Amino acid sequence: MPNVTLKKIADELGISIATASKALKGYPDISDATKKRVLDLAEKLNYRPNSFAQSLRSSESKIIGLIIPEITHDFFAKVIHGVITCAKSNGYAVIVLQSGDSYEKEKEQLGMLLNKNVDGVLISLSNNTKDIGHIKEMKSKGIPLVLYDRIYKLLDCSKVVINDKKAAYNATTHLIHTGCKKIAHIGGVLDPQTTIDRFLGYKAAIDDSDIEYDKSLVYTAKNLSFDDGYQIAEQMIKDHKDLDGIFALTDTIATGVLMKLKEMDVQIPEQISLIGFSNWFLTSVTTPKISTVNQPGFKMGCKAFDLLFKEIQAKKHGMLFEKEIVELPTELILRNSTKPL
Amino acid sequence: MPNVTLKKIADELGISIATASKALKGYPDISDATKKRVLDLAEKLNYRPNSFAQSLRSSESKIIGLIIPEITHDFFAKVIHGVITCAKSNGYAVIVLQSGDSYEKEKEQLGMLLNKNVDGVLISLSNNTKDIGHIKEMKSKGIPLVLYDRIYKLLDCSKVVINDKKAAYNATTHLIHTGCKKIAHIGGVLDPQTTIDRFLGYKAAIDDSDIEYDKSLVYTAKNLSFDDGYQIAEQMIKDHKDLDGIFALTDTIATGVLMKLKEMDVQIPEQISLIGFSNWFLTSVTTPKISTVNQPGFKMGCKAFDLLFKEIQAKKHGMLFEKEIVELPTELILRNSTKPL
DNA sequence: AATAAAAACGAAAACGTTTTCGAAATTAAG
DNA sequence: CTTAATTTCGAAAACGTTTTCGTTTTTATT
Repeated sequence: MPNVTLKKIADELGISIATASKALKGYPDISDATKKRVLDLAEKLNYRPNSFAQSLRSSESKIIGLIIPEITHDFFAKVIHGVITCAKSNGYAVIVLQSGDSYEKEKEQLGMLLNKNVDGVLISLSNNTKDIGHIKEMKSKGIPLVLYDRIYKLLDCSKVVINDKKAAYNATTHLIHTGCKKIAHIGGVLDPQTTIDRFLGYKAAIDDSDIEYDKSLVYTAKNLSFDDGYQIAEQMIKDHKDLDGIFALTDTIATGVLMKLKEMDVQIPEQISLIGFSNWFLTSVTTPKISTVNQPGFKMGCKAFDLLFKEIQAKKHGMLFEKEIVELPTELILRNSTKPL
Repeated sequence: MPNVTLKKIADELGISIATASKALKGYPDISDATKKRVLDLAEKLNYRPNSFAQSLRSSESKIIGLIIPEITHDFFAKVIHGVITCAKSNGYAVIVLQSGDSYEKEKEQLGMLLNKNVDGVLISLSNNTKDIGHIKEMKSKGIPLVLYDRIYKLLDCSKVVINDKKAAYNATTHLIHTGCKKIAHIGGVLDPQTTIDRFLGYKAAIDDSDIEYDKSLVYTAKNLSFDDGYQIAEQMIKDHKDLDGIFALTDTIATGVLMKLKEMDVQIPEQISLIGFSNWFLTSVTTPKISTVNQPGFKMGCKAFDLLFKEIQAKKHGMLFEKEIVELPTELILRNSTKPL
């Protein structure tokens, strides 16, 4: 069954393709009578403009690309949700791609988006992305691009972030205020800015207190996973008998820590206080419930799209675009893995 | 900066556009010498064929649509992951859309996919979809479409499912075998097939045992949410003092139940056994860990894409396509919210 | 050297839309 | 009734690719 095209409508009505097209678009040089005829027939035949032809002509796809490190992460799922929601209400569809925290894949995905001629790209860098040549290449091709969450500070483009350092500072400070003296941090391999900043926040909080910074209290979770937390927890207890606080880089790690600690009959928060990061839903159903830092994923997705949309519009109309860096507020969520103030 | 096109390559090399195109595609009627020249220049200029033009010509977008009820659900996130992974390795991109369990949105999203001329659609029905006219419309337009998880049995298309009834039967039976005599079920409004089947499995298990089926033990969670479970749990205890087993429709509901029960100092599993459904990660970090039914989301996504891909290929080559209904195995995961056998 | 066969290339149409610019038809003005 | 102004329409090009089919060039055959 051949699709219904402008030609078909025009033929049926005995008018030209041009007239049909203009009627549908509400051009002023078409009489109301013919406009109605075209509109009615189009409706009746359920005419849908061929997007390929439209895109070819306008070089606009009305599609954006979204690159996510890991879809199955609560936080990123919220981001996707936010992006898709805002994109839809602006007439954009979203191609979702996953880097799986691999630099090669990230690069490959970006290439695919280029091939699909997306109008713009939203990307959160993989944890293993050290070289950003591929990002720069996109920019050099003039494709609007905004970074969210896992950003690269030196890259000149719009960004949506949280203040990781401040959030980490506040979390650690809360640990200190509730009486913790020996606070460990489980971080990651130092690469994406978030990891660095959260560590920096932790360290700043320690430095600002009368506790002495102890390098041996900083552990590294290679995969930022539950298992990492689970294993490191045991190691920490071995290393530091008097450990009384832990600030984990992510909620998954924190959850792993919690599980192991419970198995070892360590009392939380009496003996050791624990704070995670992101406010995954799961932290609210463990026993005890885990205190954490809320990271507004949905909002971040929305805002990221917003910025991208503005840039796309600006480009389209040949206006210059002011890069923006938006910082979304976080919130320390106090539950039962920390002592009351 | 104008994009590099075939014309540019052809001009630069003093050949025709046709030759350039054929050289890139490896046509046999182009000499190896010119092929090399073209290939080299294309490489050098980083030529990328304009996908709009390609699609217009081939009426293929190499994009499929994926409609998900809720992205932030662990299970569906896994499905997305599966679909995207398989799609990518076959050269397809995936536009992800969310119905938010609303019929209107679902219909709207389908329309958007139609507008974007996707090559096929993967869809899990919203919980509130009673009328499937919009789905049939897609099919009537000849767009390959496969249903996964939340299917509609009477619709004639490929499907990927689990055996909800059997899985529910096994779960409930396990409850019975471990000594439960009064087993409640928290279901949903009876619409998507999964909800019906899981209830049917529950009932069949009861009927096959020497326990008498008691209608008042079947509760309805309107939103299939944590809060639903949390609230219904209290009601259940009030209604049935001697309740000793619960089979919940989803893990979120089960988690809500668990939380409330713990608050009420009900011993799990000693006093009440609990089984959820889906095997969300969070069920493995509660205390006690929740027994559940594993639902292979990633596999389901892969398989769904596979089926869709086959259908797309068949359509493309004018071959007839045999609809398939694939049933993926589930697995009862016994943890600590149920008693040992 | 003439012809046949094979190899290498190009012209052109097609995909469906949008938009410019000119032509035709209608109405208004004198 | 003529001319001017206005309204309404259509021809055609353009977007970039693919592919058919014909043309030219080269190589092989006698």
